[in-house]
Amino acid sequence: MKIATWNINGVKARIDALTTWLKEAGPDVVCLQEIKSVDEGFPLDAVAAAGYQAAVHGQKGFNGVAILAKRPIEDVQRGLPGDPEDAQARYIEATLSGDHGRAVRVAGLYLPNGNPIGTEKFTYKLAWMERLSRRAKDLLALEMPVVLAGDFNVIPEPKDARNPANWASDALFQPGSRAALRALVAQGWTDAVRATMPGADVYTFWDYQAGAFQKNDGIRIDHLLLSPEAADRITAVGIDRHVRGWEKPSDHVPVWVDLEV
DNA sequence: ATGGTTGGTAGCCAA
Repeated sequence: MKIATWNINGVKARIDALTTWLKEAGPDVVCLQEIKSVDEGFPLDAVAAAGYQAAVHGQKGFNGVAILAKRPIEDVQRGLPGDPEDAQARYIEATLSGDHGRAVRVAGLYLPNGNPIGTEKFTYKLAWMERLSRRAKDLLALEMPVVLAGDFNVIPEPKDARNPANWASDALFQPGSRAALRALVAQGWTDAVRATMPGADVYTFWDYQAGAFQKNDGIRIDHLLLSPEAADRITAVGIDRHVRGWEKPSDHVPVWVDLEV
């Protein structure tokens, strides 16, 4: 089962790129972030024409997540538990079945950016990460293949940025953000990309500004965290970097893992 | 160099 995550930065602006990539890559499951659309505005017809069903958790103007899949999307949960006051659409969970009939629980998440630091936005980011850790612990206890897939908005280590010094005062690279991600991973999750691509210059995001992609001035912030039951079944991991060079690209590219399930 | 670019929306805000 090929499971991908992609922050598409607006589903309406990216519908051509999305359908082109779906046909090219043929993932079984896709977690989308920043759809920037209400549920009713999601292009279900275009996605269906490409062979995918969709479960959408949208919001007007900002945020918004969705799960696309070739097979039925079951037991959908919208929203991250732990704060009934939180109205931001950043989390969706569902169960998918693989070719061999094994169920995989997939969480698609869009972790808060948190900039600028020193404001309530950064406080919200850390609180959201605490809630994610609590949910992740419950998911591990299921002792089944689970994938946490999304834009985590955290640069784990200096080698995950071409120019780490440029991110020193950014919420994505704060010691508190990095420590919270380390604590989450230390519960027992496997960072699939880092585990299979241990070298430098492995990035998933390049800013639109200042020719960042041309200079390969990227960062690695889109992650796939696998439970032990999922990590044991990895057959391939990839980053579709070439998509960043397409016309009208998102600033993020698809990241995927293939599981034997 | 506090710039630069993009998307959603209709003012600027978020990234």
